[in-house]
Amino acid sequence: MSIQKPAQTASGETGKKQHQIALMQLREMVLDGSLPSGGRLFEVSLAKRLGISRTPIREALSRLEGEGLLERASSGGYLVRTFTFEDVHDAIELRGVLEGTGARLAAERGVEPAGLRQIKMVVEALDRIARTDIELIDIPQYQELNFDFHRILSGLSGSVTIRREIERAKLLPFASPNAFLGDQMFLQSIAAAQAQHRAIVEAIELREGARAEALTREHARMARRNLDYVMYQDRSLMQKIPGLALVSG
Amino acid sequence: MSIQKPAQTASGETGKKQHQIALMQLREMVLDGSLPSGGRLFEVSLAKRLGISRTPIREALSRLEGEGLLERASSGGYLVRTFTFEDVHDAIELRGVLEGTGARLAAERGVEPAGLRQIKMVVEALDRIARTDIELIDIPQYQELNFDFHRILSGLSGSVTIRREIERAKLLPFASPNAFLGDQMFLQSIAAAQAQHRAIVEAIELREGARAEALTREHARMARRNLDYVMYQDRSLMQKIPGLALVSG
DNA sequence: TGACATATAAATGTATACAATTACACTATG
DNA sequence: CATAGTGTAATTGTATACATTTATATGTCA
Repeated sequence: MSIQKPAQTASGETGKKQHQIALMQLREMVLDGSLPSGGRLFEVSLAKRLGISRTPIREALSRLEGEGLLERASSGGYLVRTFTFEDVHDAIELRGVLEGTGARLAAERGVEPAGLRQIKMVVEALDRIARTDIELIDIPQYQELNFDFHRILSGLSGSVTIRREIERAKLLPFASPNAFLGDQMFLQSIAAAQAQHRAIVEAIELREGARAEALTREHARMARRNLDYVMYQDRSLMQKIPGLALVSG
Repeated sequence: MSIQKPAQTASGETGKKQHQIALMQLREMVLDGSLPSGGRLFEVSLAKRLGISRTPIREALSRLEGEGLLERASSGGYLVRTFTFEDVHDAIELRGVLEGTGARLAAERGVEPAGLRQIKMVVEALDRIARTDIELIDIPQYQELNFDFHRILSGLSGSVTIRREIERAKLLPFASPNAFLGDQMFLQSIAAAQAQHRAIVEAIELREGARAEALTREHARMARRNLDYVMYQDRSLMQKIPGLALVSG
């Protein structure tokens, strides 16, 4: 009945540790553009704004630098990182390369039957969605399944080192597999993406490493095409894509 | 004449900021094994040992986690990470993949003449060393030039994103291009390595992306072969290789 | 007026006190 | 005797005061 142990934040966060709350809130503030891209972050004002002391703020800032969202200023302190158009391209390419390496290693080294079964189940669930009428597609469900596919895929490599780096590369939200799924516009590409999902799993099962790697890289480049569309054809979509507020070009 | 502004450490560090001193010293302590691999790090004892307060210690620990040398314990605090034999393989493979991607992008996108000139000068300097008698080779000089080659190579990609990740991958000391150069044993492989250096630069100059990538990957795998030699043939060398104290197998 | 110097303010970096959590030993109890 | 409970010590997490550095504004001199 009484108030529970951990401190309550102004906005009523449920998390336990202050630095975790700070991490989440600051990340959100950076991504939605409420902290100006390229601008400096002042610890005292952030601390006041979030109602916690500077210490956990500093820890959160250090983490966010690790995630690639912030950079250290030469004179100390942190800046919100700005990404050029090319930076986003490269982040997507990087993710493709790493996921591709994971897929290749999975094929070369072989995967446990359990893992293969698991990812096949996700592919089949995605198939069911891809077969339905475009108007009827449950986008959040597709997003979740797509997320699952890539999460499981990164684990199939059997290497915690590779897995760590893949997950790191996905932290940049606009490089994530789900980045451009938010809008109706991209529903058309679901069928193509799904064909790639199927082929990747097949290549891994058949121990075709080079094919698995190439397919996975190409799969990531769908995000790049979608980015180009947004930037050149319909910039009004920019606000809908998470983290694209940080992109300058 | 009087003592300068920044605090003096017990060991007389020249650095300015306490957390930088802590970072260097802790990294060294982890790598040379004076902090037990897999063991927990206690902030208070570290602070006492280095003669500084817990705050910069905590910052340094956070950085070292980012470098991959430490991991967070589930109950809070940090552990010295232990690496299996396979982890080291994978870290080397990862570096090869990333460096290979950088080389491919350099080839595909083209590099500025200045950069090409720069790396060619290093290759020629390496050539001069590779031509000398094995007994007369100046190992530290070779190490430095090899380091330069890989540093410049990572910059040729023209992508700060890719460059960042390559440099990150090289932070794990046993994954670094210079890891296994310390011992006489590996002087024999200098000629082969040098042929690869030459070929990589040629491929980039000729805009042969796939070749540049494949060559660079294979180049990294020399480190893997050297690792296997150390582990299977001559484990007495383990202490000489930086960071190999962290490897359990 | 321009450039430099200096004072002042504001920000980060550091130390330390305090709070909350976690580990651990000891006891009581079935 | 095993096990759960409880109290205590040790450790991490947080807040805050203080030190140092960096940025900004102001004034003086050529």
